[in-house]
Amino acid sequence: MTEETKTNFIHDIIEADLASGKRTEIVTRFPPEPNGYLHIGHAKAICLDFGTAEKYNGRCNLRFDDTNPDAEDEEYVQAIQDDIKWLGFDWGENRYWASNYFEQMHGYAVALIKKGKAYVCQLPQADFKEYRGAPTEPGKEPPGRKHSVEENLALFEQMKNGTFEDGACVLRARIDMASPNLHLRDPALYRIKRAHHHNTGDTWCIYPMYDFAHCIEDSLEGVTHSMCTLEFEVHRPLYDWILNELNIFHPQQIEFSRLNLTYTVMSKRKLLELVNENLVNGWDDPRMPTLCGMRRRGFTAAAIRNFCGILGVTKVESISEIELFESLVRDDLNETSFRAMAVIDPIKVVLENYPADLTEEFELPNHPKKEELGIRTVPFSRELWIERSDYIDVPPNNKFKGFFVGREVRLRGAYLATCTAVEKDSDGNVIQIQCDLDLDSKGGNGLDGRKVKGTIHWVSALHAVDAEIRNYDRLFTEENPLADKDADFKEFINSAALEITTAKLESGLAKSKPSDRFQFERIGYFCADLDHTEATPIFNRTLTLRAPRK
RNA sequence: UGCCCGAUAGUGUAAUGGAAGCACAUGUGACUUUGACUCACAGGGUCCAGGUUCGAACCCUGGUCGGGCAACCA
Repeated sequence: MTEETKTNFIHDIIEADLASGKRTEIVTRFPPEPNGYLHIGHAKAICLDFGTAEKYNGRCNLRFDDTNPDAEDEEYVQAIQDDIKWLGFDWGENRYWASNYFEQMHGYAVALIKKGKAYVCQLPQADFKEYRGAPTEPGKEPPGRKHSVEENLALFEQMKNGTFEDGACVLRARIDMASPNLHLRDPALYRIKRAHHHNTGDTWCIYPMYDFAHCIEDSLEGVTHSMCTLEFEVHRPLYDWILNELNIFHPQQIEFSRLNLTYTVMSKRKLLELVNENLVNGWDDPRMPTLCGMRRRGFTAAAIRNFCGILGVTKVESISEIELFESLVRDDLNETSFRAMAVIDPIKVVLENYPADLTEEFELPNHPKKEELGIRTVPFSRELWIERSDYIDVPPNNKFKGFFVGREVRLRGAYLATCTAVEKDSDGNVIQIQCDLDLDSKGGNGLDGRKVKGTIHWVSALHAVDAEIRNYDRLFTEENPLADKDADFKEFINSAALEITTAKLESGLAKSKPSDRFQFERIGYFCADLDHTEATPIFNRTLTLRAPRK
């Protein structure tokens, strides 16, 4: 499949910067906080950050933004790296940690203090709220603003040395308590937090805030274009202020809108709720929009990348339809998946004129249009399983492809068969049907070359393998589960998003390896689950085929 | 009653002062040893009101609607 490489407003900026000579090389970064799993929203940022670097022959750093030891944990680091690699991006040698810059950040904080641009504020958090004022009214100057440079230097040193309790004071930028932008009303730069850091251990008891840390990280790494989501737009003046005061390399922050998708939620907190309340089976539950969940579901990295490319990058807040993504997944899977036959709701067919002790082996193509993908061998015998829905007493219209008494149907890749009788139980349920095979029609249309309307799939009952099938569907019943502010989004969980059933599989399928993908013909795309084994086959339904039969 | 951002078919985007395109979705039809794939056709759009201009989706002014911002989170 072709990956979209269309331009966007950020690339326009980059090209202007290259043309004007403002930049000669392009450096970006993907800066996850290691406090959770990546989801498809992050994939948009990853594709933008790494994709932009690739497009302009630049570099994209993977940087773990580990400035808050309360939230972060090493356990997420590996998962994040795995997901990025799975998506198909490579940071090479360029893996960094915000915590590696703690020493330099501290030095920059001292430099700001010496310039009179930062001070230690001993106001309790609640009190500062009052000083900050409201959007419509200016704040007032905190007492700490009156400290001399020497006092601030001494106080900050004490903060660093652990003289104060957690929360006793913070280092603040001295900007403008009357600014219409609340983020410029003397924002906190450093807080005291006695927490064990996964990387720096107990070296520090003060940690930089995002606003102070992020721009410095970008600057130290020579990032030229620092892309982030829209909610940081109002932080940009602070980003620029810090860099200007420090007079160090000045990356450009550019904001774009997040990816939202219908029928799911994207917030880390809400996904965590689903996991904690056992509404899904962990972060890699195939119903989750996490990259590990989507991978387990059978979605492909190529489809995700293509999706992000086609969606484009803008500042418009939007919710994209999942249908577009599903369409791209089908495009990819249609091209790459081996075909197989599986019967999910079986009824038995007895071929009256076929020998009971005979097994034939048919060679069927793995892909109808790609000979190079080879063939597979499928056993055929007197008793078959077909879908219950492929028999009907009276056809509703002339589009029905299956059996009714007297109807001739093609058994995919095998013979033409005519239904001769049906057996039902006392409740009228079909138990099995009888058919006569046209033994001269093997693999074709019969000796007279007649056309047959329907082709259905089947599995030899003698050789069938039983498997567990996990049919996945959309996580929520509402396009936007968050739209109703008065309702808990969890009320809209789709109870049918996971339906476990069994199936009769073509025998070769048992030997699949976890994450092998197939198209079960006429049903959908499936992949072997992580827990799949030859002894206990488990397949996840990635998606149905388009326009499933009604 | 503050500041910032945004608004193009149902959805996501393109057009960067010169013919409003594309994709998905929807509908109809063709083809088919998968009701898939593929192919053809169709419907449907510039938030509103002014202004500048030979010409405005694009520039200006004023509205309307939507989103964000008052963590010692990121």
